[in-house]
Amino acid sequence: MTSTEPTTEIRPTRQRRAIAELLETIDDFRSAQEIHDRLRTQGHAVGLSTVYRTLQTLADSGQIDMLRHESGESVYRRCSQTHHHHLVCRSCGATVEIEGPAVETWTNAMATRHGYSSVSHTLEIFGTCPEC
Amino acid sequence: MTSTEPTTEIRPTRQRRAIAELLETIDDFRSAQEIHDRLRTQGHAVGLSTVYRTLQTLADSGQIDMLRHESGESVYRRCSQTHHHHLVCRSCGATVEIEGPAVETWTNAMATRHGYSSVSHTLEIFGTCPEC
DNA sequence: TTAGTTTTGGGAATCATTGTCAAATGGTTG
DNA sequence: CAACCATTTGACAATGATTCCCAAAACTAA
Repeated sequence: MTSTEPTTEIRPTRQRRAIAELLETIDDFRSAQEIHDRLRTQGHAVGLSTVYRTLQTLADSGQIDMLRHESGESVYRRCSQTHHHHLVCRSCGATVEIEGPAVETWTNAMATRHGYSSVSHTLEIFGTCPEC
Repeated sequence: MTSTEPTTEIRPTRQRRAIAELLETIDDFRSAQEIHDRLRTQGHAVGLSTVYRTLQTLADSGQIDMLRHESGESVYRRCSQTHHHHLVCRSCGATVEIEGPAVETWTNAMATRHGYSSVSHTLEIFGTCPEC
C-alpha cells in the first residue's frame, strides 16, 4: 500500500461476525448485556468487553443505531441507514422506525435561530405497543 | 386528621430549602453532583443522598426538569411548567427552552397510528452555543 | 415535653460501562 | 509452511453515577 495514511485495519473476526449475524435476527433494541447473553446461549463464546466494543464501533460508524432507554442503559439495533427516529415499546422493545422531515427542519431552525452550531438532536417516542 | 388517606406529608426542611433556593439561581442543566458541590461550597451541609432524593422528587412532581445528557448522566434545572423542549449547549450547559406544538401533535399521531398507548417522548437538541 | 413520623447522611452496595494487559489470532511476507 | 507483528480478545479490575440501608436527627402535632 502506497498510502501514507495510518490505515487502521479492521479484521473480520469470529466474534464480530457472530455479533453482526445476531443483530440481523433481532428486530428490537437490545442492551449489550442481552446481546452477550444470547450469544452465550447460542454457544458462541464471546467476551462481554468485546460485545461492548463491537457495538460501539458499529454505532459510531452508523451501521447500527444506539439509543438510551428510559432506564438509562444503552440499547442497540440494526436499522436502515437513512436518518429516522423510533417508536419503542417500553415493555417488549418492539420498534417502529419513523421519519419526520419536518422535525429535522424544525430543530435546525431552532438551533440556528439561537446561534447554536454543531447541532444534533435526539427524539424517541416510548409507549406500550398493541401486543403488550 | 379525619381523612383516611395515607397523606404522605412532605416537610420543608433546611436541606430542601437550600436545594430549591440554589436551583433558583442556576440557569443551566446541572448534575446532582454539581449541585451537591455548590451547596457544599456555599457552606450548606447537605448529604449527596439527600440531593439525589430531592431532585428526583422535584422532577417527579414536575417542579423541575430532568434530562439525560449525551454522556448519560442526569441533569436538572428549574423550568417553566408548560410542556417544552430544550436546546442545550454541550460544553457549558446554557439552555434555551423551546416549544413546538407541531412536534407534540406529530408524535402523538405517530404513536396512535401504530397502536401505541401511554405515550411519552423525549426531544432534546444539543449544540455549541454562541459563547462557546 | 412526648410521641410518632419523616428525613437525613455516610457508607456500603449496585450496575452498566470502561480500562488493562498478557495471551491469542489473522494477515502478510519470505 | 514459518516467522513477524499489529490487531483483537477476554477475564478481571476499576470507575462512576446512582441507589440502598438504617440508626440517628429533625419535625409536627397534641
